[in-house]
Amino acid sequence: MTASAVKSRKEFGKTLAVDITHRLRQDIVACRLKPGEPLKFDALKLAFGASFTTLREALTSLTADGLVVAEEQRGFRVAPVTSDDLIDITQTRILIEIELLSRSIANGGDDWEIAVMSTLHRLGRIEERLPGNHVENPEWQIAHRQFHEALVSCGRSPTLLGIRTSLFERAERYRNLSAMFRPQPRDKVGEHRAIMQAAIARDTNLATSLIDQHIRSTSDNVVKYASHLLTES
Amino acid sequence: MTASAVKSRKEFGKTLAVDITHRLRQDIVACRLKPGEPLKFDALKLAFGASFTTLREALTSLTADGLVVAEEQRGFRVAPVTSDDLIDITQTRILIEIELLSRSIANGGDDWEIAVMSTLHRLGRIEERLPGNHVENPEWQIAHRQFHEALVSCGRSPTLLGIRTSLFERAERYRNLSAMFRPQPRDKVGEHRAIMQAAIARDTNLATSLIDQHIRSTSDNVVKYASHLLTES
DNA sequence: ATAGGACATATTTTCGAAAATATATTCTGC
DNA sequence: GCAGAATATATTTTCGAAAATATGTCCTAT
Repeated sequence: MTASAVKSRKEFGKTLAVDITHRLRQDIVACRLKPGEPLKFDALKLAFGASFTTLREALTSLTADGLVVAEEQRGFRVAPVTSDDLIDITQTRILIEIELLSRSIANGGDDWEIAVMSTLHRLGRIEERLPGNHVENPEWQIAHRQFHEALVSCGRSPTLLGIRTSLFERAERYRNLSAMFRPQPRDKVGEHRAIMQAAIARDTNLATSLIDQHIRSTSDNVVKYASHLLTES
Repeated sequence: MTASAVKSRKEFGKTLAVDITHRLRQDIVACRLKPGEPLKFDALKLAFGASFTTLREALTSLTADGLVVAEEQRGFRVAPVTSDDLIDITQTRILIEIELLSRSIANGGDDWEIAVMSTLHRLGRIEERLPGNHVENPEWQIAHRQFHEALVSCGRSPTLLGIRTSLFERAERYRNLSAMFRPQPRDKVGEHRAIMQAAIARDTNLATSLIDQHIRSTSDNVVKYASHLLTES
């Protein structure tokens, strides 16, 4: 196990359990903890410097997020990556993302337009600055996530937004998996710009259609470059 | 606090924590634990006969389900019931349920048709047998849940089905809330039958439209009879 | 009388040991 | 030599005490 070392405590949350939940989540999404890998308490204790109980609480949280699977009396493991799971996540994301984007286009005001444009601008600048494969770069990932968050930020449904966040992270794990084996990233700057323009123009049909394609092609790319890592058909 | 007393251990799961999660969930959905009520460890320990740690794990699970809210360093409480939350749940349920029902109609075979018909039949028999307000009856609730589960059972998406189950439970809590104040239940047997017939006839548009109305009117009924219990707006 | 601080109490959060369970190893009988 | 029981080891799960934090009460100064 090569998890993140013991950093400064309480980086993300007030309680240690919440903090460790976030750190474990990051390690899993970034594939520093490999899919299917058993999460044994002795090793976790060493890596995160917390007790059984606290780690157990964190793992329980992540189980609900679909990033960890629990086998009763047999411990926890990082959720495996499978073709079926990727397809499931992709189709569900498309459904949720289209709904939230439609609502945002209907509800969003000036602030929303500004947020969408500025997060895209930042993403573009980062891509200019970073040569080659920027997908695995943390700075790019944050900016990328923020752009997509801005797009749906006026969806006005805490429930849907929560589901979306969870699915986005599960999908990001697959993206990170394929990034390890992709020689050059496909040019997504054009895709993102087109989505932004359609959204700002309040063209719901076009914007949702572009998002659909965007999510779908991202998923296809994972299959293309990481299929040898996915179990099942 | 009037939670379920200490029953036979390990009724639902192999581990105590999973078992207590289920029992706590039932108590919350049935409103035996009231919305907004603080969930203090001393009281829970007494009611469920488990230690801090085990209870903590259960509460963390339920927080992910949206039935419990956690305020860091200030403990847990039963999720409050609000108009906004009910609206959010209702709209999200409609989206998810329509998607799953459409897929089931497309995918379902003979076994699916049989499951839909037989679960509806059982529901009808139970309604005949039980006089008056059967909504709060556990037997009716199980049969009702099983009918709706059968309808969407061929949706072929573990993720969507999981989300659906979680939303169904959150909505059931609101139904139980309004059932306390509803003098006579509206006749739902006709609605359920119409949904079944449209589904079996593979009339996706009609079936999804009926499900939409069904969920919407259930939600309206909650507002009608329990609005005085909902905070906000 | 009241705001602010110091103390006391209540409650949550974390820990490491003990119990329960699963996995690996050894031993026995055939 | 091998299957199956018996034992030993590894790991998870649960517990109650101890630490950390929040809440309530009392006292003092203005």
